[in-house]
Amino acid sequence: MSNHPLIIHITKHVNLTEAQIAIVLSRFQLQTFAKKEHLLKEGNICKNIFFVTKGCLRLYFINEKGQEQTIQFALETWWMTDLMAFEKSGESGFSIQALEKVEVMVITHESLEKLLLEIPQLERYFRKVYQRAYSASLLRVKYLYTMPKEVFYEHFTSLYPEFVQRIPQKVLASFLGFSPEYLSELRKKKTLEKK
Amino acid sequence: MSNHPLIIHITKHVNLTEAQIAIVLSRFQLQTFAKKEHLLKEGNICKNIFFVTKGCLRLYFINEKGQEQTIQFALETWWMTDLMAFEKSGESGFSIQALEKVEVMVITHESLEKLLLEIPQLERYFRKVYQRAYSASLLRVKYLYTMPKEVFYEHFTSLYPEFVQRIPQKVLASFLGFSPEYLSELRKKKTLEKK
DNA sequence: CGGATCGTTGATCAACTTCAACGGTCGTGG
DNA sequence: CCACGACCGTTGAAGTTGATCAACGATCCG
Repeated sequence: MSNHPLIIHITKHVNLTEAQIAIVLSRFQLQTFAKKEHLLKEGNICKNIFFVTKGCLRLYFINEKGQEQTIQFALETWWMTDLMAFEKSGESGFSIQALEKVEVMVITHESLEKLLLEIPQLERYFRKVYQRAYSASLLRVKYLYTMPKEVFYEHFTSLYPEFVQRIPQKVLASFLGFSPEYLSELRKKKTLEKK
Repeated sequence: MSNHPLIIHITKHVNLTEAQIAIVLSRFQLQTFAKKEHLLKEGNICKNIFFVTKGCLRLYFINEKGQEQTIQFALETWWMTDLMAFEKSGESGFSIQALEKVEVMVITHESLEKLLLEIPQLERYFRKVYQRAYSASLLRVKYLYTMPKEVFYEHFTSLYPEFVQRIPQKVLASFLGFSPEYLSELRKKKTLEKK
């Protein structure tokens, strides 16, 4: 039995033999990145997918106004890549950056394809991973449509209070979809209300 | 060889034997719905997933102001369900309605689970389906964040000009995330520009 | 210690919503 | 097949929300 975070996560969804566990672990590579370091830069070929074992990542792009727009975070046990570019091994439309010192398990698209053929149970595992990610993404779209930004802010901070502490406000503002100035105003409003 | 749309779609991604094709087809049920008819109503248990073979569907919910908010369409060869509720066989947060006369292939969650165990290649097929859906959804989130609504409107109408003709304006407006009145204004503006 | 970046504040402005009223059209029952 | 009612799309006025810009103080990092 392995107690590696990746294996723990996989075997929550499918069973693997000891031999298969060994194969899986042998195909991934452990990498660490310092705070603010890039795992992928916009315009580069996206060869890798990352499984976060420590720290956190952000996925962002530069919008037409030249500002960084964060659209995704990844904490421990989350997968992260520019999925569209990864699948085609094409140019990425996003950058991936470490928000803190991170530890990730990395595998290339090519290796992963081989691994999926060798261990077909992994298809089931990834089917479940993507299915959850997709349904979460739809829920998020629902929120983006209907929640006034103020409510979206409250919602997010009450769901992930510790996480909100860890990241720069401007990154949070851009993820929530509004300007840093407006976030500032909301924070002020909230602290006044509490008194 | 079957030339059923569902089988054609599956065998684009994975190979199936004749026997397996027969099994797959036997587990799905063909259903038709009239325009405006509901395939699922908000609050009901979501037992089914639908594969559209003719016509089109919308996924929507009622927001806090009591208005219908459409967040997803499904055309031919698209899958449709309230994925989160489907996976848990729980109460749906969405309704699914036919925008035109539709033909769908239906399967229950229970049947699909059995089928996946019998024909493991289908795990690979659904892995790919969800992976694409997820990456498309992320791209959509990107658009929602950055595109001014006017640009989003142009983008959508140029991508799906025929489709825009087929659906009521208020449904389109809600999908694009703005009021029918504003859509009206945009349309007027565009037709003036063309002259 | 020094420079650059970050968060805050206030003023102005644009995008989009809401509301109310009107004409057109769609589909339903007679 | 027609007539009526309901709903849909359009228009304009008034009101909100949140962006932008500029300026300042704080803080982080080298």
